[in-house]
Amino acid sequence: MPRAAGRDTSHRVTASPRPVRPTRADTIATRLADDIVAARLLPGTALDETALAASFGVSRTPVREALRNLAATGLVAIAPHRGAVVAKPDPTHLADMFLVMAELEALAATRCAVAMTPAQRRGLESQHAEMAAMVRAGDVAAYRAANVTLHGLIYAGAHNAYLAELAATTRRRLAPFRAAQLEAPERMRKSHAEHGEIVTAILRGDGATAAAALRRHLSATEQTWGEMTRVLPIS
Amino acid sequence: MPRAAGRDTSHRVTASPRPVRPTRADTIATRLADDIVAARLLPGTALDETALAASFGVSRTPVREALRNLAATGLVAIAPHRGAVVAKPDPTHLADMFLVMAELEALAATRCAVAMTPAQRRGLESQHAEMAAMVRAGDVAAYRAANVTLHGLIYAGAHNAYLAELAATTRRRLAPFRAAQLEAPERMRKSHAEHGEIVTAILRGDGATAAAALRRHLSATEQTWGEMTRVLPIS
DNA sequence: GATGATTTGTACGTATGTATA
DNA sequence: ATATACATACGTACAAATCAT
Repeated sequence: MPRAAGRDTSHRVTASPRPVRPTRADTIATRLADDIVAARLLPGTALDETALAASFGVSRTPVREALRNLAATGLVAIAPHRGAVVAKPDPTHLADMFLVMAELEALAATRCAVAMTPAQRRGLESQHAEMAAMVRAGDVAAYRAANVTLHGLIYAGAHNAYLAELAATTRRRLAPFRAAQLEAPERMRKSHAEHGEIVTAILRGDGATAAAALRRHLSATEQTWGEMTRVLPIS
Repeated sequence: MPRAAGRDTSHRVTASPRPVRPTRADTIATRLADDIVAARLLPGTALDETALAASFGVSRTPVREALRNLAATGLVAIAPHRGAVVAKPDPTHLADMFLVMAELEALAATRCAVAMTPAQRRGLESQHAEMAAMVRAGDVAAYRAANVTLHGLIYAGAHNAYLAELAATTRRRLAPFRAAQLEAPERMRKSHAEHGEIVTAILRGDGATAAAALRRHLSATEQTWGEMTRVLPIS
């Protein structure tokens, strides 16, 4: 039989075609990243190679590779011969990142207004609708997870893989510093209302309004975060 | 003599205070990155760890770390157990990156219009003026180098380190695919004229016009690149 | 489809540089 | 300031997966 037909993968676009079992370094990088993003590992914490290797039950080699990967994504900082620490950007750099993230998401919203498929529009609308129930129930944890999904739908709707990558990376790097922001009184309800403006504008095809609403949304998020008593010792 | 005065570095802001001798992995990463950006290593080229280690006269360990670093910056692509290759984004992804870069630079120009210091404004103006001579002389190599500097001044003038980082990284990733673009007839002269619009608008404090001019500038760059007979086998 | 050659992934030991006493 | 302790950078050896035959 013509064996070319059965295993042809030339139509694929990504670099990792079939489901390869992840390498140890990848597994460790993922776990460390999760801990950092969820603020279980606080900014400034030293990441000792030997200790991590012991705790993961592997040698130092994959731990080192994981740390290098995380350093390149900005979640950890490495100084030669001096080891790695969880990244701890100063307030100025955090503000810079916030501004850029707002602009990236505003751009994504602009593109969504003209580029989203009908199915994607329906998905965005229903995701927003589902979040209303979480607001009524006061379920902050569920809302936070749904919020990531919602913004992810906006990235996807822009149909620009690079933009989606940058926006998601930036959002991840900021996550440790926003972990508690939704706990603020009334913030969740206001967040949902702001989402409503954004979603409505996108579905209407009004990119400029969507972008403006998104900038306001992130500006409000940043302000809330700045006004709150810091749960995390970031300075 | 009071040696405290000579070696004080407490005013520094970055994470690598004193000039540490770079690690082998860093040296190798820099050299490979230069080769990729300058299109001496073409997209798709396999990067064999053992061969690279031999050619650099080191073991595989620092080579591996260098490759992981480059993978995180997007210059190379690594698949588990299958090695590294020089990144070769498909045309769609290239277009995505071009769009995002245009928006990042447009944002930078907008910020420049309001945030640049007087010294930075003078620097931008003089850099642009110097490039006029290169156009007259037809010195493409000098113009290309000066062009990177000019755009770098715009990044710096925005006073947003994260924006500067993203824009510079994106520009680097696109560099291999734009290497020959300035060779196109009249492209250099037109490029300089477009720069004039951008610089004038920034110095005038007109961010919106500067951003629009920058989008047009990069759009023209992309079009020229797309119309040219490919010097690089990118597809 | 099975087997062997080749390349990557991981473990571990040594050297070098940093930090502390 | 010198020396000692310690963590990281690098080299080497082995294990595991991929691909070529």
